[in-house]
Amino acid sequence: MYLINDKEFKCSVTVTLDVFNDRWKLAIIWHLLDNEKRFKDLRQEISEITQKTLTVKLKELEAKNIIHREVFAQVPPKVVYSLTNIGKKLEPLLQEMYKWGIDYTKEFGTITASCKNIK
Amino acid sequence: MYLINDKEFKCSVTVTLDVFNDRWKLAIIWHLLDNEKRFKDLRQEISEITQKTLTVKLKELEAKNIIHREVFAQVPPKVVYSLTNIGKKLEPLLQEMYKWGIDYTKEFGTITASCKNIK
DNA sequence: TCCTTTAGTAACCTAAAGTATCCTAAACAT
DNA sequence: ATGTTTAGGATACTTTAGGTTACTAAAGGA
Repeated sequence: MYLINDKEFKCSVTVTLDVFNDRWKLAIIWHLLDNEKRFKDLRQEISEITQKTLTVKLKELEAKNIIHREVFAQVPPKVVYSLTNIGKKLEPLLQEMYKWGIDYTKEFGTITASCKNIK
Repeated sequence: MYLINDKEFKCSVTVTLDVFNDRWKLAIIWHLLDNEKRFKDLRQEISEITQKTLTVKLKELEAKNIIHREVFAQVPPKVVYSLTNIGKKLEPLLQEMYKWGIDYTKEFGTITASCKNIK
């Protein structure tokens, strides 16, 4: 049994699924893997996400200790997001997602150009 | 660029995220990894899911070629679900989810008993 | 003086996801 | 005769994720 602030899980897979139960969080992690990023950089790179959703998801990730938020006292504002230690440990998972996405597209779709590789 | 029936993706990670954009699909796969299962078995093992949601999610997974559905002509009905080849290739991904869930719980929660291991 | 930039917040709305409840067919056991 | 079992379908409802639009503060530049 797994307990995370009064929430019970039967299995550690369920823990992970519960943390990332939406369209955006893992995509954000993916973009933070190579470098820390400013808010506006994430907005540009994940262009389909709206500003509000991005702020909401970043807050959720921060609350779950997956990312770290650093505010610079300057104008216009500057806020930099980076992965925590546990956040960085998501890299193998995302690499598997990367690989499976390619396998799946090879079977049921078409690849015209590959996306960035993780180092 | 990745193309799957007229839907475009910038990155193969996005492809994977798009296939599994809900709470349930990967949990279902997880339970099908060790064995094919009947509908009622899945209902019992993933006890939090409702019957309707389970049927919907199984249909979606079948439509995406991740699982295979076999109907036996008998009464009461018997329907067995199993992973396709591409579905089986999700095992490493789920293993990473399994591992990360443990890491995360160790840091921010409590483990009282571990869930089943993948062979 | 006014515009631009950044990282948000607030109020409102919609579509989709999920829940709850009830119904069915047909074989079998009692 | 009746109840049980299985894999759903039908309908109606609630919840929540996410989108849309508009607003802000404060420094610096034209």
